[in-house]
Amino acid sequence: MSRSSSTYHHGDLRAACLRAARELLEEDGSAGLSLRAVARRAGVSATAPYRHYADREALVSAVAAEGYRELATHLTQAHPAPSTPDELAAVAVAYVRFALEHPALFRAMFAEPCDPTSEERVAATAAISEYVRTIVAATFPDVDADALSTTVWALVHGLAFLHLDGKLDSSTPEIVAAQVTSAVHALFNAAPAMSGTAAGAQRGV
Amino acid sequence: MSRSSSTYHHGDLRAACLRAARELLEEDGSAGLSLRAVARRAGVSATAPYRHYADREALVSAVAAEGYRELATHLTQAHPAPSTPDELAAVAVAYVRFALEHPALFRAMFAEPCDPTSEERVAATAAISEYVRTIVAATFPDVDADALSTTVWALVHGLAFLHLDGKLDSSTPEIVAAQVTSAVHALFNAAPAMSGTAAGAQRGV
DNA sequence: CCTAAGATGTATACATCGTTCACATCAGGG
DNA sequence: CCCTGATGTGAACGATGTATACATCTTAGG
Repeated sequence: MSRSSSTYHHGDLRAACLRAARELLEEDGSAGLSLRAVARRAGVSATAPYRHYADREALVSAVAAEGYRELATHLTQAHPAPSTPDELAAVAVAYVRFALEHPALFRAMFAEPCDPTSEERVAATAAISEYVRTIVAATFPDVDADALSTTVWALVHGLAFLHLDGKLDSSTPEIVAAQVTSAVHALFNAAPAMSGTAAGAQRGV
Repeated sequence: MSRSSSTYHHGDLRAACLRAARELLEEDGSAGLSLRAVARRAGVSATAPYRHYADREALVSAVAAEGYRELATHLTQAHPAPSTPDELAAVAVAYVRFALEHPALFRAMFAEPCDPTSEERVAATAAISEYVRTIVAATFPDVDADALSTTVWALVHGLAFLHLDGKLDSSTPEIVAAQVTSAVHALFNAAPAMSGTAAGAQRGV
């Protein structure tokens, strides 16, 4: 891997494509993420990316998987190991904030049915799902963790999308945080009643 | 509008395009919805649709608006005027069922930031939003209707997306219904506590 | 050290797509 | 009756995803 004089070989085209795709997504939205644009930005011919990604969807899946991982670290940064309703609410706020800070990425992560052939992608989403379940179980040990974590995730996920679609007031981060906190706490008020409900319908991913 | 012998003029291309677009969406997903395919299916030249829709996005917006209206009637069919938590839960189940029965349409409705230039589209979404607010207010008269309706909508919307993404068990309608019902009731258990909360952060659309 | 094979990038080509523009055809009101 | 506006046609342009054949580099094994 010596950085030889030749510019024929890129060095790490795979990573360069991922970065370029990510940038294009944030700059021009999903429509701007074309394989050719990625190749141009990486300074490479139009077909070069095919050596590293089977097709456009594979690249998008890779970007989405990266997004999941970033979301996970973003959440743990909000609080490493939440164990109280307030700490859990802080994580929820971080989730919605991530969506608002990376709207195109967040949409790419959920725009299409998760391609099951991208094991990188399913692994990343499973990690998120498991993480949510774990911290909910830590906060409400006496409750059906599967049921509550699904409900919490759905609530927060729905809030994120409604904010993205402009259905709610997202003018300042404080307003968003207050809104998410209030909604999540409303659910938590009912959480103790959820122990052993008939909500066995949920299933972890 | 006499059905003259000539086939030159279609008669109602606008509606035909809408129908063709809708069919293509359900058959081949969002990727299959191309203007040219719509024109082909309507039996018309590739550029004819431009007489009725400014561009592809305008057509998609029209399809989305139709989807909102169908969703609204689907909800009212579940229950015309819900006023108890159980009736409200039935409407929630109908919401998620609609998403699962028309996945591509549902995604088209929420895939992109709602184009504010399509007044048909914003009107249709505002109608849904208002409807949710109204039935929540009818069921919980003593509660901050804006706050609770936003929270309920977010929960149900999130459940719909998690089901669409295969994150939850959607194997049978009964399982889905049980899951949605349980989640919604959990929230309702806390609803009485929401009167006059600090959740003035919400705003109707 | 040399060489052959695999990995990586290039060039070319094709079908499709969105969109524009000039033109053809039809319908209805002066 | 014909002229004007609405509607549909056709050819054309640039961009895109992708397949194929070819070029170049890296590196493992003799």
